[in-house]
Amino acid sequence: MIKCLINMKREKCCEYIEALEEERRKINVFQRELPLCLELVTQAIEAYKKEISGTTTDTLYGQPECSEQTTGECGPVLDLFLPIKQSSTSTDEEEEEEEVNEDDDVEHESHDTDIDFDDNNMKSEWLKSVQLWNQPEAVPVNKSERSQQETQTVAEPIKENNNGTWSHQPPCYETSNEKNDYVISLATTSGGSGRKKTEAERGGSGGSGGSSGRGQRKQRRCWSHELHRRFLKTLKQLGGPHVATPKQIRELMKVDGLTNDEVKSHLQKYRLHTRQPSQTIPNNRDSQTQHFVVVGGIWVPQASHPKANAVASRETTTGIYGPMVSQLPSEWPSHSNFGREVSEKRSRCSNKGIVRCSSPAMSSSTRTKTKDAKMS
DNA sequence: CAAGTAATAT
DNA sequence: GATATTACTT
Repeated sequence: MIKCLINMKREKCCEYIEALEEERRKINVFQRELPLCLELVTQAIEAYKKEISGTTTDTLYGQPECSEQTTGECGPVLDLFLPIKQSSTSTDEEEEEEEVNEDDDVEHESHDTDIDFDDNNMKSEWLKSVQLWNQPEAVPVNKSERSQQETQTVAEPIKENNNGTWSHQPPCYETSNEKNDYVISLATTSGGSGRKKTEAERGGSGGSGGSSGRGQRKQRRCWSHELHRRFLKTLKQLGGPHVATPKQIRELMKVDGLTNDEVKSHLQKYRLHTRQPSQTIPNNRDSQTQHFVVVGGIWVPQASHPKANAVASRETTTGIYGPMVSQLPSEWPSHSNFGREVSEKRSRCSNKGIVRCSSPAMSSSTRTKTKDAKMS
């Protein structure tokens, strides 16, 4: 009898171990973001192994989920880990993956980490910025928003050097983390009134000449992670970066203080990143002639890979948003500086080579401009 | 006025 | 060099 129980238990343990190892493999990809998580799982595995190996002391009860048991085994460990906001980050990422890409994650467990690594870096970059706006003043929150923002008790811990593309430090002053609230400040039903720009104008505009200049440049606005996510979401809703207009985006985002110009600028940048990620794949050398088609707002290389179809179909169901590089789960379609040295110049030409068919709800006029037509 | 794009500032 | 703002064009 007892033996039986023990056997069962061992079996269970084996299952757990396998599951945990599987998990660990997954986490391994994110080891930069979730080092503790990784550690935790590893410890759990070891604990189980130990248990199997002998000393089947107690804990015969096999719990379906390792919840109880884990706490039993590595109680202290968990306790150590819990207070850390890691949870928030993880949820964040999960959300991200769910929203933006669902099928990709299947691939990257056995990846050679190169891309993943980069990507991770990027993510950590994003995670660094917590607040949406860098406005010093406390902004009223509209808590009646959707679930998105309650999760983030995020904070500093990810310091990481910033070599990523999106590491901006300048204007985000006083990140008085801890207390500060990365508030999203949504216009409550956006009653028109709002829209205080909060120019802030570094008051005296002290030092360095300037002064007297009324042409003061606006305070630089950081697009924090959250804000960008919002942006993306909205973009998706509107049907992709190439069909959404700044105004629509701004209105749909409902972020107080966000101006059309800011959105426009961001959109511009985003579009730039979006197009031509051309990973410089060797076989791609005729890329100049490569044709792209717009499928519901997405740029898809006409190459007709099965993948392309998959992407397209997926996007159309979810809402469109398509950087056509399927491997990057990040918010941004690709790392920048890829097609630089070559395509920078060429991009304009190739731009015209691209076949833009069917821009959904768009007046053809918009696209017909091709500034060389103005030579009348 | 709004959208796109280019130039310019940080 | 990347990102944000402003200027200019359509």
